[in-house]
Amino acid sequence: MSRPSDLIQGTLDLLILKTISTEPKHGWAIAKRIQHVSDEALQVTQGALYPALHRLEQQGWVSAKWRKTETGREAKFYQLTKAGAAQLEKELAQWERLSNGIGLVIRLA
Amino acid sequence: MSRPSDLIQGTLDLLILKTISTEPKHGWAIAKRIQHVSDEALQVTQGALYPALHRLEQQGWVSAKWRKTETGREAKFYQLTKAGAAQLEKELAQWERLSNGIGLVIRLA
DNA sequence: CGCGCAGATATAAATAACTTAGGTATGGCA
DNA sequence: TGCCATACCTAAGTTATTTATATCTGCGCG
Repeated sequence: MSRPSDLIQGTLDLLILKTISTEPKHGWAIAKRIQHVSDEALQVTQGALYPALHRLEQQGWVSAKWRKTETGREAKFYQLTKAGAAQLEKELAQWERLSNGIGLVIRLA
Repeated sequence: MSRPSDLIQGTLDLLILKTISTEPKHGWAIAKRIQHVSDEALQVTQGALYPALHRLEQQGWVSAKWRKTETGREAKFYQLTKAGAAQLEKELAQWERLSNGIGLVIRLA
Protein backbone atom coordinates (compact mmCIF):
# COMPACT_ATOMS: atom_id res chain seq x y z
CA MET A 1 0.00 0.00 0.00
CA SER A 2 1.51 3.27 0.78
CA ARG A 3 5.09 3.69 1.70
CA PRO A 4 6.07 2.20 5.01
CA SER A 5 5.11 5.17 7.03
CA ASP A 6 6.28 5.58 10.58
CA LEU A 7 2.98 6.91 11.75
CA ILE A 8 -0.57 5.61 11.84
CA GLN A 9 -2.77 8.02 9.96
CA GLY A 10 -4.96 10.08 12.20
CA THR A 11 -3.11 9.41 15.43
CA LEU A 12 -0.75 12.37 15.32
CA ASP A 13 -3.12 14.72 17.14
CA LEU A 14 -3.47 12.20 19.92
CA LEU A 15 0.29 11.79 20.16
CA ILE A 16 0.93 15.50 20.29
CA LEU A 17 -1.79 16.25 22.81
CA LYS A 18 -0.57 13.46 25.05
CA THR A 19 3.03 14.57 24.75
CA ILE A 20 2.31 18.08 26.00
CA SER A 21 -0.18 16.93 28.62
CA THR A 22 2.41 17.00 31.39
CA GLU A 23 4.13 20.24 30.45
CA PRO A 24 4.34 22.63 27.51
CA LYS A 25 6.87 21.78 24.83
CA HIS A 26 7.97 23.24 21.54
CA GLY A 27 7.39 21.49 18.24
CA TRP A 28 10.86 20.17 17.74
CA ALA A 29 10.91 18.73 21.25
CA ILE A 30 7.49 17.14 20.77
CA ALA A 31 8.69 15.28 17.69
CA LYS A 32 11.87 14.13 19.40
CA ARG A 33 9.95 13.04 22.47
CA ILE A 34 7.46 10.95 20.49
CA GLN A 35 10.28 9.24 18.66
CA HIS A 36 12.18 8.53 21.81
CA VAL A 37 9.31 7.40 24.01
CA SER A 38 7.96 5.11 21.28
CA ASP A 39 11.35 3.42 21.19
CA GLU A 40 11.97 4.81 17.71
CA ALA A 41 8.88 3.06 16.34
CA LEU A 42 7.18 6.35 15.52
CA GLN A 43 8.70 9.15 13.56
CA VAL A 44 7.19 12.59 13.17
CA THR A 45 8.45 14.48 10.16
CA GLN A 46 8.38 18.24 10.08
CA GLY A 47 5.98 18.31 7.19
CA ALA A 48 3.45 16.49 9.34
CA LEU A 49 4.34 18.14 12.62
CA TYR A 50 3.83 21.82 11.93
CA PRO A 51 0.57 21.58 10.05
CA ALA A 52 -0.73 19.38 12.87
CA LEU A 53 0.28 21.91 15.51
CA HIS A 54 -1.44 24.69 13.60
CA ARG A 55 -4.55 22.58 13.25
CA LEU A 56 -4.61 21.93 16.97
CA GLU A 57 -4.12 25.58 17.71
CA GLN A 58 -6.95 26.56 15.41
CA GLN A 59 -9.23 24.07 17.11
CA GLY A 60 -8.35 25.71 20.40
CA TRP A 61 -6.85 22.55 21.83
CA VAL A 62 -3.42 24.03 22.32
CA SER A 63 -2.12 27.55 22.80
CA ALA A 64 1.25 28.75 21.67
CA LYS A 65 3.80 31.16 23.12
CA TRP A 66 7.30 32.09 22.03
CA ARG A 67 9.80 31.44 24.74
CA LYS A 68 13.43 30.55 25.20
CA THR A 69 14.53 26.95 25.39
CA GLU A 70 17.05 25.81 28.00
CA THR A 71 19.71 26.18 25.35
CA GLY A 72 18.85 29.83 24.86
CA ARG A 73 17.01 29.64 21.56
CA GLU A 74 13.61 31.05 20.68
CA ALA A 75 10.96 28.42 20.17
CA LYS A 76 7.20 28.21 20.10
CA PHE A 77 5.92 26.40 23.17
CA TYR A 78 2.61 24.62 22.94
CA GLN A 79 0.41 24.14 25.94
CA LEU A 80 -2.70 22.00 26.32
CA THR A 81 -5.89 24.00 26.86
CA LYS A 82 -8.87 22.80 28.85
CA ALA A 83 -10.65 21.95 25.62
CA GLY A 84 -7.51 20.16 24.51
CA ALA A 85 -7.53 18.00 27.60
CA ALA A 86 -11.12 17.02 26.86
CA GLN A 87 -10.20 16.29 23.27
CA LEU A 88 -7.30 14.16 24.44
CA GLU A 89 -9.69 12.07 26.50
CA LYS A 90 -11.92 11.61 23.48
CA GLU A 91 -9.07 10.59 21.26
CA LEU A 92 -7.72 8.20 23.82
CA ALA A 93 -11.11 6.52 24.13
CA GLN A 94 -11.44 6.38 20.35
CA TRP A 95 -8.00 4.87 20.01
CA GLU A 96 -8.70 2.24 22.65
CA ARG A 97 -11.96 1.30 20.99
CA LEU A 98 -10.61 1.06 17.47
CA SER A 99 -7.23 -0.48 18.18
CA ASN A 100 -8.94 -3.00 20.38
CA GLY A 101 -11.32 -3.76 17.51
CA ILE A 102 -8.36 -4.39 15.25
CA GLY A 103 -6.85 -6.62 17.90
CA LEU A 104 -10.02 -8.67 17.90
CA VAL A 105 -9.97 -9.06 14.14
CA ILE A 106 -6.32 -10.08 14.22
CA ARG A 107 -6.94 -12.69 16.88
CA LEU A 108 -10.36 -14.00 15.89
CA ALA A 109 -10.10 -13.29 12.16
CA MET B 1 -9.49 16.94 13.56
CA SER B 2 -10.17 13.32 13.12
CA ARG B 3 -13.84 13.03 12.37
CA PRO B 4 -15.28 10.18 14.36
CA SER B 5 -14.47 7.54 11.83
CA ASP B 6 -15.05 3.90 12.53
CA LEU B 7 -11.80 2.86 10.97
CA ILE B 8 -8.15 3.66 11.52
CA GLN B 9 -6.71 5.01 8.32
CA GLY B 10 -4.43 2.59 6.60
CA THR B 11 -5.53 -0.51 8.44
CA LEU B 12 -8.27 -1.60 6.06
CA ASP B 13 -5.98 -3.71 3.88
CA LEU B 14 -4.73 -5.53 6.93
CA LEU B 15 -8.27 -6.17 8.12
CA ILE B 16 -9.41 -7.49 4.77
CA LEU B 17 -6.37 -9.71 4.23
CA LYS B 18 -6.72 -11.15 7.69
CA THR B 19 -10.44 -11.73 7.27
CA ILE B 20 -10.02 -13.84 4.16
CA SER B 21 -6.93 -15.62 5.47
CA THR B 22 -8.91 -18.63 6.65
CA GLU B 23 -11.24 -18.95 3.69
CA PRO B 24 -12.38 -16.94 0.68
CA LYS B 25 -15.20 -14.50 1.24
CA HIS B 26 -17.13 -11.99 -0.83
CA GLY B 27 -16.94 -8.29 -0.19
CA TRP B 28 -20.21 -7.89 1.60
CA ALA B 29 -19.38 -10.78 3.91
CA ILE B 30 -15.92 -9.37 4.62
CA ALA B 31 -17.41 -6.08 5.78
CA LYS B 32 -19.99 -7.82 7.95
CA ARG B 33 -17.38 -10.09 9.42
CA ILE B 34 -15.05 -7.25 10.38
CA GLN B 35 -17.89 -5.41 12.04
CA HIS B 36 -19.04 -8.44 13.93
CA VAL B 37 -15.66 -9.76 15.03
CA SER B 38 -14.55 -6.32 16.18
CA ASP B 39 -17.61 -6.22 18.41
CA GLU B 40 -19.08 -3.43 16.29
CA ALA B 41 -16.10 -1.19 16.96
CA LEU B 42 -15.08 -1.14 13.31
CA GLN B 43 -17.33 -0.34 10.43
CA VAL B 44 -16.43 -0.79 6.79
CA THR B 45 -18.52 1.29 4.44
CA GLN B 46 -18.96 0.22 0.84
CA GLY B 47 -17.21 3.30 -0.44
CA ALA B 48 -14.10 2.17 1.38
CA LEU B 49 -14.55 -1.55 0.88
CA TYR B 50 -14.74 -1.94 -2.88
CA PRO B 51 -11.90 0.38 -3.80
CA ALA B 52 -9.79 -1.44 -1.23
CA LEU B 53 -10.62 -4.83 -2.70
CA HIS B 54 -9.73 -3.63 -6.17
CA ARG B 55 -6.48 -2.21 -4.86
CA LEU B 56 -5.60 -5.52 -3.26
CA GLU B 57 -6.46 -7.39 -6.42
CA GLN B 58 -4.30 -5.09 -8.53
CA GLN B 59 -1.41 -5.63 -6.15
CA GLY B 60 -1.84 -9.35 -6.63
CA TRP B 61 -2.58 -9.95 -2.97
CA VAL B 62 -6.02 -11.36 -3.56
CA SER B 63 -7.70 -13.06 -6.50
CA ALA B 64 -11.39 -12.84 -7.27
CA LYS B 65 -13.91 -15.30 -8.65
CA TRP B 66 -17.65 -15.06 -9.15
CA ARG B 67 -19.46 -17.78 -7.31
CA LYS B 68 -22.74 -18.47 -5.61
CA THR B 69 -23.25 -17.72 -1.94
CA GLU B 70 -25.01 -20.18 0.34
CA THR B 71 -28.15 -18.18 -0.21
CA GLY B 72 -27.96 -18.71 -3.95
CA ARG B 73 -26.80 -15.28 -5.06
CA GLU B 74 -23.89 -14.42 -7.31
CA ALA B 75 -21.05 -12.72 -5.50
CA LYS B 76 -17.38 -12.06 -6.03
CA PHE B 77 -15.28 -14.21 -3.75
CA TYR B 78 -11.86 -12.98 -2.77
CA GLN B 79 -9.06 -15.35 -1.93
CA LEU B 80 -5.67 -14.63 -0.43
CA THR B 81 -2.75 -15.27 -2.78
CA LYS B 82 0.69 -16.36 -1.70
CA ALA B 83 1.93 -12.80 -2.12
CA GLY B 84 -1.09 -11.68 -0.13
CA ALA B 85 -0.16 -13.94 2.76
CA ALA B 86 3.34 -12.44 2.77
CA GLN B 87 1.86 -8.97 2.68
CA LEU B 88 -0.42 -9.82 5.56
CA GLU B 89 2.59 -10.81 7.63
CA LYS B 90 4.25 -7.51 6.82
CA GLU B 91 1.20 -5.51 7.73
CA LEU B 92 0.73 -7.41 10.94
CA ALA B 93 4.31 -6.72 11.96
CA GLN B 94 3.94 -3.07 11.01
CA TRP B 95 0.74 -2.78 13.01
CA GLU B 96 2.32 -4.38 16.06
CA ARG B 97 5.29 -2.07 15.87
CA LEU B 98 3.34 1.13 15.41
CA SER B 99 0.41 0.44 17.71
CA ASN B 100 2.85 -0.64 20.37
CA GLY B 101 4.70 2.63 19.84
CA ILE B 102 1.49 4.54 20.39
CA GLY B 103 0.86 2.49 23.50
CA LEU B 104 4.22 3.56 24.84
CA VAL B 105 3.52 7.21 24.21
CA ILE B 106 0.14 6.93 25.88
CA ARG B 107 1.61 5.28 28.94
CA LEU B 108 4.91 7.11 29.26
CA ALA B 109 3.74 10.38 27.70
C1' DC C 1 37.01 34.42 12.17
C1' DG C 2 34.35 32.11 9.05
C1' DC C 3 31.68 27.82 8.14
C1' DG C 4 28.80 24.33 8.71
C1' DC C 5 25.78 21.75 11.45
C1' DA C 6 21.99 20.94 14.75
C1' DG C 7 18.14 23.10 16.49
C1' DA C 8 14.04 25.35 15.21
C1' DT C 9 10.36 27.13 12.33
C1' DA C 10 7.45 26.96 8.12
C1' DT C 11 4.92 26.08 3.60
C1' DA C 12 3.66 24.04 -1.01
C1' DA C 13 2.65 20.29 -4.16
C1' DA C 14 1.53 15.70 -4.65
C1' DT C 15 -0.55 11.46 -3.03
C1' DA C 16 -3.36 8.00 -0.70
C1' DA C 17 -7.22 6.71 1.76
C1' DC C 18 -11.06 7.65 3.17
C1' DT C 19 -16.34 9.83 3.51
C1' DT C 20 -20.38 10.94 1.35
C1' DA C 21 -23.47 10.21 -1.92
C1' DG C 22 -25.01 8.42 -5.39
C1' DG C 23 -26.32 4.28 -8.72
C1' DT C 24 -27.58 -0.83 -10.45
C1' DA C 25 -29.35 -5.50 -9.90
C1' DT C 26 -31.65 -9.67 -7.75
C1' DG C 27 -33.90 -13.03 -4.77
C1' DG C 28 -37.25 -13.71 -1.17
C1' DC C 29 -41.13 -12.60 1.33
C1' DA C 30 -45.42 -10.16 2.83
C1' DT D 1 -46.33 -6.55 -6.58
C1' DG D 2 -43.58 -4.00 -4.12
C1' DC D 3 -40.11 -3.52 -0.88
C1' DC D 4 -36.13 -4.93 1.75
C1' DA D 5 -31.67 -7.01 2.42
C1' DT D 6 -28.08 -8.62 -0.16
C1' DA D 7 -24.53 -7.51 -3.35
C1' DC D 8 -21.95 -4.92 -6.51
C1' DC D 9 -19.82 -0.34 -8.14
C1' DT D 10 -18.06 4.61 -8.92
C1' DA D 11 -17.31 9.69 -8.57
C1' DA D 12 -16.41 13.89 -6.09
C1' DG D 13 -14.72 15.93 -2.20
C1' DT D 14 -11.97 16.05 2.08
C1' DT D 15 -8.10 15.25 4.86
C1' DA D 16 -3.74 13.83 6.71
C1' DT D 17 0.09 12.71 5.30
C1' DT D 18 4.90 12.56 2.30
C1' DT D 19 8.38 14.84 -0.04
C1' DA D 20 10.77 18.76 -0.92
C1' DT D 21 12.17 23.19 -0.11
C1' DA D 22 13.14 27.41 2.49
C1' DT D 23 14.71 30.43 6.32
C1' DC D 24 17.01 31.79 10.72
C1' DT D 25 20.42 31.23 14.72
C1' DG D 26 23.81 29.67 18.23
C1' DC D 27 27.71 26.99 18.87
C1' DG D 28 31.85 24.42 18.04
C1' DC D 29 35.84 23.76 15.23
C1' DG D 30 39.63 24.54 12.13
